[in-house]
Amino acid sequence: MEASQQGRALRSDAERTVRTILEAAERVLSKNPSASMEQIAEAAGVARTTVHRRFASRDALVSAMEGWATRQFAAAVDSANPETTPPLVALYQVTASVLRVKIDWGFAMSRASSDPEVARVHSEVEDRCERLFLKAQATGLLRADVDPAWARRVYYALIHEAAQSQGDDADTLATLLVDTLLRGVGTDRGLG
Amino acid sequence: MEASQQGRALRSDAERTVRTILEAAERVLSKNPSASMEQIAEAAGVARTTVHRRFASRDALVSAMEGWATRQFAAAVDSANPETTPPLVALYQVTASVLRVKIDWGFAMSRASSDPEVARVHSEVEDRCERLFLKAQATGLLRADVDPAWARRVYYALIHEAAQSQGDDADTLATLLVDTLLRGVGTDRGLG
DNA sequence: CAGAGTTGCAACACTGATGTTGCAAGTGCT
DNA sequence: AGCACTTGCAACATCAGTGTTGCAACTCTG
Repeated sequence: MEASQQGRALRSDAERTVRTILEAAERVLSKNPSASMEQIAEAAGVARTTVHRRFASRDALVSAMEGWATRQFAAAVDSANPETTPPLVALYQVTASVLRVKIDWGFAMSRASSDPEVARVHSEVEDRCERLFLKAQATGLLRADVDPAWARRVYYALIHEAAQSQGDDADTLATLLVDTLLRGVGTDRGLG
Repeated sequence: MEASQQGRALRSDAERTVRTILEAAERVLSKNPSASMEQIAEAAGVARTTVHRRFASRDALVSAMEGWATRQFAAAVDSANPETTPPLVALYQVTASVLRVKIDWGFAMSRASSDPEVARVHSEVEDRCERLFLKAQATGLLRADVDPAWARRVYYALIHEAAQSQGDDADTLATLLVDTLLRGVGTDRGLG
């Protein structure tokens, strides 16, 4: 084999390999959830055996992706301080933060994990989001005649859609998203 | 084997089997896109070999699902006459009609088919939808400052989300969906 | 009742993906 | 240079899913 492709040994290098594989796996699996380990390895620029050395099984790899993405996810929500700012501000901040993560880790984030810790974090975020929407309705940001559960589903759907965008930065998308969520895309003057 | 499980022969029966398999496949694959033929057969209440007799391969089965769903889809859009009614009416009618199909054929409908005929129908519907949104903007139903492409993406996302609902009928969902699309979920009075 | 048609079941071959191992070779640290 | 570590590669075993076939059994029609 050639020198340039050979191992550079030691821990920091191994960690870099792990990250490279995780990122490649996200890229490949988001396009094709049933892609093979071979395809993932190829995308990461390593041999398939290297992937298996780092992750005992396919499940272990996916679990690691979920774990990594979930930590980023939780950190993103935390950084937005949704409990201590006005609902509109919180909504915007959470949206922008989450989008930054979801754009890069869409596959890993939108999986019902079997890992209890990951599931716990997800349902925790779910709860915080629910509380945010209830508060938003109580303060009059959300219409009183709208089911907050539906509003939340719409919000998730918009996040998912916005995260598919290429080229726009998270802040631009968050602005557009929150505007669309709250005002819709129609005028107020009824029938066209 | 027992009598009650045995074949009842003849053509109308064979057709019923095909339909049963298609419906079971949709049910199973919408929950797990990589489910096996065995699982599909079990859900349909037939032996795996029977599925293989009716559909030469897994691809053939999925293609048949796409074909069936696409025909329903095209018929649904046609029945709504989106070109000959005011945009708001068209939007509502199309939404209700499409939801009726998408609730039952969500998996088969949201796949980029390799069958050129299916792909053609899909892009045709896409075009009609695009024209509808442009018209909606021209007539003032959509705000002038909203990118119609974004509005359409939001619309698709809402359709997808609404189609996941259980228990509500298509008309109720269409009303809710169009209302949310045009007005959003917020009040007009800004910060809460 | 006879024949056509369909099904379930068991058995088989084939394929692609998964996971493992041994070995040679390269890199960085000491 | 020697050591620790990691990688690529080739080879292998295993397994699950796919697709095929032969056969017996059943039902419906005529």
